[in-house]
Amino acid sequence: MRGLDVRASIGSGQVFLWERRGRRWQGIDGSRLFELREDGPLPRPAAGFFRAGDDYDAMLSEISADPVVARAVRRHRGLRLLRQDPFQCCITFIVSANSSMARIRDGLARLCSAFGERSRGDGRASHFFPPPARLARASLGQLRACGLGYRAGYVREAARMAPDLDLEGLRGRPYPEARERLLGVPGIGPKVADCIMLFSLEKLDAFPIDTWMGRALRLHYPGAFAGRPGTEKKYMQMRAEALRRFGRYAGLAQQFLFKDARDVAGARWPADA
DNA sequence: ACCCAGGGTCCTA
DNA sequence: TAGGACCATGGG
Repeated sequence: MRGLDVRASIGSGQVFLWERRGRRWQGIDGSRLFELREDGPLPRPAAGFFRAGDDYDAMLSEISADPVVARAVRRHRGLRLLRQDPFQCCITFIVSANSSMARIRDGLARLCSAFGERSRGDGRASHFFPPPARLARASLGQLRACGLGYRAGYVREAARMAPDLDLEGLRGRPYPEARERLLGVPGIGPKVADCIMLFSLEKLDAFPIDTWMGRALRLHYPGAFAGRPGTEKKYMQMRAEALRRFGRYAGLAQQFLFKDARDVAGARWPADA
């Protein structure tokens, strides 16, 4: 795929089970292992994951109508939105709540080591992501041993609800319905639901607002995005404003703004280590 | 010891 | 509907 920046895409807070050795990358998506070279051609199996079928130029052109987004797009051209395995994505962002990148990474890696099947990969990619049924029958003690803290109970309950929740089925449902279903799962609030929908359920109008995005929006758009997304009503008002400003691919714009805010703040991604 | 982290839940007014 | 305490835990 032309113009793909693997490093920027992997290191933009979407995925946490990737390992880099020099220019070689390995990553886990559900029960699949992706292996690719930073400068080589994209392996066929990874095409869907990197959204190779999108008309990316057209999408970037649309969100670049906003000058701030346009600048972020120029700085991170090859950053891609990724199409993740829904269950892994769901657990990932339940685990992410009120945590940090480093901890999310470690927790998920330990979750895979403890409950996932062995893969050919190394490090964080050494085990596949455990299926719902496996996590559903894990003990809270085992889950907490992975460093999940109070989120351990949410993870197990979400795994138990997975068959009825039918995440794959939600791919074909509209945003409001998918959102409502997700909010019925303990540990999933407005922000986590938006992450799951944007990163795995094909809802590019989902607009996750975490602390970084909140800060970035207040900085770049004083007035339009005043206040904090603390209450659900306020959160959805801010998302509505984002859709007005950035259009139907607001979630994609969010990813560029998020990446840019983190870089400006001097944050270090795992790939930089 | 204090604050923050890709927040959510639950209780109270 | 809006605040605010509380939730584990590692790192700065």
